[in-house]
Amino acid sequence: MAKSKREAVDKTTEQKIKEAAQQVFTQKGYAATRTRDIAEAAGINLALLNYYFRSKEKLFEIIMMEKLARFFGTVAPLFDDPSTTLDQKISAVAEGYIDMLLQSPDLPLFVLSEIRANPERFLSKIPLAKVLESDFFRQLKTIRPDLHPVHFMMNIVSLSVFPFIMKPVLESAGIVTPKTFETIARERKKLIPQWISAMLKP
Amino acid sequence: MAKSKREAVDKTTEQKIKEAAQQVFTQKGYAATRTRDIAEAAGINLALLNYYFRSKEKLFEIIMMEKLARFFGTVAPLFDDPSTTLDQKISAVAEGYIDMLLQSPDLPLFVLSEIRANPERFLSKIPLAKVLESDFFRQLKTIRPDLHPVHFMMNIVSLSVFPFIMKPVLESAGIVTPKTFETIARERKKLIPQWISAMLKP
DNA sequence: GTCTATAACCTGATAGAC
DNA sequence: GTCTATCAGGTTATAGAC
Repeated sequence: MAKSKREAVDKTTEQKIKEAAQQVFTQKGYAATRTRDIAEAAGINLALLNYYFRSKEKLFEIIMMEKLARFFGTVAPLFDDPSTTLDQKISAVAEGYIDMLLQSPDLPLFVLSEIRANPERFLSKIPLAKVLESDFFRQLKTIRPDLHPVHFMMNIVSLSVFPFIMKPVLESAGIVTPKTFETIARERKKLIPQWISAMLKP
Repeated sequence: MAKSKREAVDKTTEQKIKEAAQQVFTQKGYAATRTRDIAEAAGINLALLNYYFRSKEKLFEIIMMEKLARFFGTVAPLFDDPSTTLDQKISAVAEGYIDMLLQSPDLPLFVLSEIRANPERFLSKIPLAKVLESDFFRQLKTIRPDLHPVHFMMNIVSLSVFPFIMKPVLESAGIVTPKTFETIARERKKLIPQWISAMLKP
């Protein structure tokens, strides 16, 4: 009883470590992260990290799986929803990505970098090839049979995600402030569907 | 004489190290790279690396500066060319990026990751804020005064560059083969200007 | 469960022979 | 210029006290 009360208010140590690990891993990447940094960020001792998660590697595996699920899993189902029109899918994907990335701006650079460092290891977990037979591809082929559907999938994801990859550059260079970046990102939720729609007209 | 003859045929040791360093750094990033890996890839000894370039840090600095120049320097001047129309600028940027990235597909992920790890250090070298007063922005403001010009700059760069960032994912997942990726990338040199043109119509 | 102290290992860099 | 051998420092992981 006393214990469950504590858990409801404070975070468990395991939870504190996981949250610190997320933060440090996504910001610096696996190789540049030291377990000491995570321990310090979690406000605990280094030994405790190995007590809960046997190794840096194991801890990373857990974080990475969650991040992969978040990055791919949030929008992947939208592509294969048979109850939506093409326009609805496009809006749903753009909004889904932008809303998510406004909360986790450095998710894409982290996930894509770590995949690149170890493609076979992580991609085997996620059945991405499904998009080839998705409702989305089927709809694209009927409306624009002259172009490979991958073009438009790339376009939607590019326009939604890449601004967040450029964010550190744009802000450090003084081209946008964090405030205007956020405004622009929000505007794009409505703009991207309009733009894609214009692209789809032959 | 004998020496200059050798240099014309074989590569100098310094050159071999630099090429190996480029390859390993861009593939694994600074933190995950071991100087031993570079030495091995160059076919030389670890001590020799420190003989030519005092440290891993110094060697990385050299490589990074070249990559920054390549990634930003190739297209940045095109944005501020007063002799070209807006449509010409768009075509030049898309073609410039895609042609470059077909040769160096992992340049973007490398450059953007390392900038993120150390924004102030690298961005201070490159005067990106110039784009705010560029001919490109000026032209955009006259044609679409209702939208921030950064939207369209993001769009052109996103559509050109992001496919190369997704390349490892798309290929490992079996969505495209390396061959079809290249075909698609080439097609985009003509498609992107058409798409941007369609976007710009109010 | 949590800590301090330390072991075991790895990596960048140098010394010194050739 | 190039190598082998080694040092110095830092990092992960564990042993053992509390």
